[in-house]
Amino acid sequence: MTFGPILKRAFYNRPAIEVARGLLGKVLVHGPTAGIIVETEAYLGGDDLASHSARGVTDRTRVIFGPPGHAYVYLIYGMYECLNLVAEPDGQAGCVLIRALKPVAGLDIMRRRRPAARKPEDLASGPGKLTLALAITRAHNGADVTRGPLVVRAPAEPRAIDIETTPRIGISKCADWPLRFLIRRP
DNA sequence: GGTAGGATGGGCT
DNA sequence: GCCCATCCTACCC
Repeated sequence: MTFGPILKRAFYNRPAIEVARGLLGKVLVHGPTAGIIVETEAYLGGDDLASHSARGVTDRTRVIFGPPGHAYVYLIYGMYECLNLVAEPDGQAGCVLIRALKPVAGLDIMRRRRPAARKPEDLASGPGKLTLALAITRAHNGADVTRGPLVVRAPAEPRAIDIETTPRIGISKCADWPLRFLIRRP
């Protein structure tokens, strides 16, 4: 399976909302597995209390304040890992949670990693599911996603995309902020 | 079709 | 000690 060029750092060096919308339709690639990004959420700096960066720089959140184009991976509910891509210039907080993929390569490998998935579209249809399907772990925290093995590429055939905007999922603070983005009728 | 409850551990008060 | 940017199973329509 062949895709377009790897997204450069300048792509990520912008407001998190722009990066979250721009990532839709791009391809997340890890080794033989890949999926089209179909759902994202923006987590902002400043007064976004839902963001892990809201309480400042800690061991966990340092990467969110660092240079753009890196992975922020954290453990949630003691069992699952979630992948974010860091946005905004170096020194400013902001990242994008990758919430769902449409699998396009390495489906057989993903099935072995996700035995609970009944259908192909369930292999990576959630933030914890996609990290399992693509074998992304906390070992990737801080990894540069502008150079492999974990990268984001342009699609082989770029297409026009219709974006739907909704509030973010599964949070209590700033629950009404419209920062979740999906490809409508993918 | 739908949802209630449990698993499970790190981060922070 | 409490709070999670979740997922799966069991059970109930």
